[in-house]
Amino acid sequence: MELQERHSDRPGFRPLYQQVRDLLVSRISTGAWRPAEALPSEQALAVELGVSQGTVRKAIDSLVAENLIERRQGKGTYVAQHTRESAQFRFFKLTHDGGERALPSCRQSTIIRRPASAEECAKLDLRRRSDVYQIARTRYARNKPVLRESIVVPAALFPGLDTRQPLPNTLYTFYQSEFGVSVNGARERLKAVAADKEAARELLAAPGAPLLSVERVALDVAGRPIELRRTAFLTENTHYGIELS
Amino acid sequence: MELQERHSDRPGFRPLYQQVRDLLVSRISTGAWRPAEALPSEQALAVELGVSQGTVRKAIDSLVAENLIERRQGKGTYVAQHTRESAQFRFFKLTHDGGERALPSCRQSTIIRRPASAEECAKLDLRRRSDVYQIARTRYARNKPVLRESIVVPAALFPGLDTRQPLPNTLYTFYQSEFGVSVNGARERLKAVAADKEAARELLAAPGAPLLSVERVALDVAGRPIELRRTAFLTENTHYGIELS
DNA sequence: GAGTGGTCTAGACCACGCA
DNA sequence: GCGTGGTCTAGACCACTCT
Repeated sequence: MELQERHSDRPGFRPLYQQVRDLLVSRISTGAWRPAEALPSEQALAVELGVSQGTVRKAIDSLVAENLIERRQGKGTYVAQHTRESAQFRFFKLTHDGGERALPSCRQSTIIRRPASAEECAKLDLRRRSDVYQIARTRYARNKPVLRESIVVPAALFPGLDTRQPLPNTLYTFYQSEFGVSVNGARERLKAVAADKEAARELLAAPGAPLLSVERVALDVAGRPIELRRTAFLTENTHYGIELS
Repeated sequence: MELQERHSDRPGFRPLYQQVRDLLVSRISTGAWRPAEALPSEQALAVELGVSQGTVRKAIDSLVAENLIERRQGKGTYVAQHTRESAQFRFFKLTHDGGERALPSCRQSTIIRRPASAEECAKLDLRRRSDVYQIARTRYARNKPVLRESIVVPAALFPGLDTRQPLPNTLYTFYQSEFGVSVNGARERLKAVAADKEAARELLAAPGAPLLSVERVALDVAGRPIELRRTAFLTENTHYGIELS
């Protein structure tokens, strides 16, 4: 290990526990430790890296706070996986007005491969003329259509995605288990828009009906953009529920 | 101090640092330490409470993570105040599509005192027939109306609020400095709705135009509901920007 | 019982702000 | 130079899980 000594006046100096944190992130994001896998024990890491257990512990604390890893007392420390119940709604905020969480299902979807637009290249950090896959689908809850979405991902990260139909409902667990891509954050822009003809047809609504439009850029463990998703929600009996803190 | 000893099998046992955390929260929420005031040093608190400095530190860490207090290296630890730049946009997520944060100003507002509705009593944890103040106002950015909002607060918490006109733009700093009420979290429900007649008139939009409707319950330091706010946004040139993590 | 994470302590030294 | 928070260490003991 080449952890940087204290006392260094070099401008790029970071505290030891942050250096350890960065090292753990890189081991996770490069796949050296895979989701659901156990990390070495705190003591083992401390010995390997030549720091105290307390320093390793502080690094792990910060990664737990970022939902990147999980601790299980008495067992060990594990790379977080998205397949668990608790993570299902982390990036899906639609709720029935009664309070029950909604997880709409998908009846069919289309997927095509095409070159990325200039906007997509910018938002996904792609080189010009890279290919993307685009998925379009309508999803239903309680037997009624509730949202229409368009999903764009870089083809390079998801080889053969178009041969995997039917795609599962919850794509992020699928991204992780099948392609090693872990979504760990998102930026969203919400607007109210009027339904265009296609959306109105798919959602069985009047043209011009108000729809909640959400444009999401999903980020991976290292903060890189992974997916661009535009969703239009019918919010007659549902809402988008968030907490600010 | 009556911190609970370790080894206790009592079901309500909490780790020492959490007990210290709870104690600090209660001192803040009861006003024993007021916003912008310095807490005693970590060492002084450790001596007072009969625990080690590390334990006090861990308690303070968690409160810093909750935005309840701030550390300033070399100076001390301070109760967070909302008047600072950085906190201005914590609960105000409207952004111009170009990326610049929007902070619409208010030209006039109305305020009335009336008994709370049943729904308001439920959402604000009030006794039946408690009084509330209701504020209604339209706010403008770049000389155009962008939102219409209705704000309901318990009269008991804000004595004489109706004599304080004109109310400032950013109410939360006003709540804190004038009434000792600190907003420290919020639950929001977002929907797309069609503009009704009043909203259309106030926002210079067509009746039926799509509006982003946000219903917010604002919470204080101890998690108690403080304010009920319904806002309708025109999102033609702006959006509601959030980060999920 | 062995091994893991969780809590708590005591103490050293560094970096910063201020008088 | 002093007092504050920030980093780092070393070690003790507790609580949990599995064998």
